[in-house]
Amino acid sequence: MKEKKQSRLIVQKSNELISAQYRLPLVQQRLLLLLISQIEPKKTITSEDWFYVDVQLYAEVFDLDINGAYKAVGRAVHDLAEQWALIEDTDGQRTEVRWIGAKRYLKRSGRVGVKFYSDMIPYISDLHGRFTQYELRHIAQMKSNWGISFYEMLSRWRNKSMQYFSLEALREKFLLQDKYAQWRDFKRYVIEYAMTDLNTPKSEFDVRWEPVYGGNKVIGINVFYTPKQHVLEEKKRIEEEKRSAIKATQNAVKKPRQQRSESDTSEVEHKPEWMEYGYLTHAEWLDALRISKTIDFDVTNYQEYKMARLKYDRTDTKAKKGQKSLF
DNA sequence: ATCCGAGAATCCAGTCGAGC
DNA sequence: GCTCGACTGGATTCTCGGAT
Repeated sequence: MKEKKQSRLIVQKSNELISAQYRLPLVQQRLLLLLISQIEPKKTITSEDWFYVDVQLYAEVFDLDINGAYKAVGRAVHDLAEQWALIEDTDGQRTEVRWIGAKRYLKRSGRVGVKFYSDMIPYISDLHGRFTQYELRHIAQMKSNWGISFYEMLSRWRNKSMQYFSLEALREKFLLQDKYAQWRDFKRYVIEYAMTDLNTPKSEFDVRWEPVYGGNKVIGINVFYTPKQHVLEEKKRIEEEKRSAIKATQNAVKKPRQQRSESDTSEVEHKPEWMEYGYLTHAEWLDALRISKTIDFDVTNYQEYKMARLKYDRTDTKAKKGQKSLF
């Protein structure tokens, strides 16, 4: 029951927000993600909408003592109101944005509520295109905010198996310009904690890392990651379920209209998801799923698929041309 | 509200390797 | 061999989350 409840909690953030610079203590980070997971992915929210989290749910998701959770959440929601993120838009414009605009602590019902700050809303709701999503349970066992942030950065590029992070960029991202001046401390308190978190059993990836030297100085790290076996198996199962659902729907569509009873409204209620996204044929939808493994785009957005298709064709042609000279 | 303990942060001395 | 900068091990102090 507990597991089932947690498995439905999906966090969606725009890629600009994933790359944003901020430093949130663990409790605030957890609470914020739990609040974001309450937003329905395709729904547009406003700065007037309240979002609530039960302290009990917080304790369950992160496997904490309920009594400690009341105090921690109460304090976290208070402190969260003072926190901000430095977000760089696609045009290079950097803006400091507060996370929340208003907060409530409903003592009797054991809930906290927030209104997200209006400038933050475009980065967490009604996301079409450049966004990253993941299940909250994958970060539930993590004990450091660095682990969660690294996990988000790796999740952004799930189709890759290695990412390079320069130390300078990491210091900037985590607002650590004046902290952990020595590589040893940075490694001990940021990187090693993060990597330990990323390798927790519930996490999505198996991760290892290596320092990258510029002369005798460490200038960055390479992080190698692969999905855990149980994640691959689950993904396969979900895809099979989706395929059989699409097949069932197609059979229903083929069924002659006159043969159906008046009460049979399945065509209206169970229109294939790819039709809802604007795809003209099922083949196009399958093609979108295929190329989304190579190019990062939102498969639920037909216009993005068309752009990605063009990009894919170009890179494919380049790769074929370049093959001889490369090898 | 207070206390306790774990984790975070800082510092110092020693080691290592590159350059001269 | 000397110097310098970067890194490491470990001790100590500080901070904060969680328990009572």
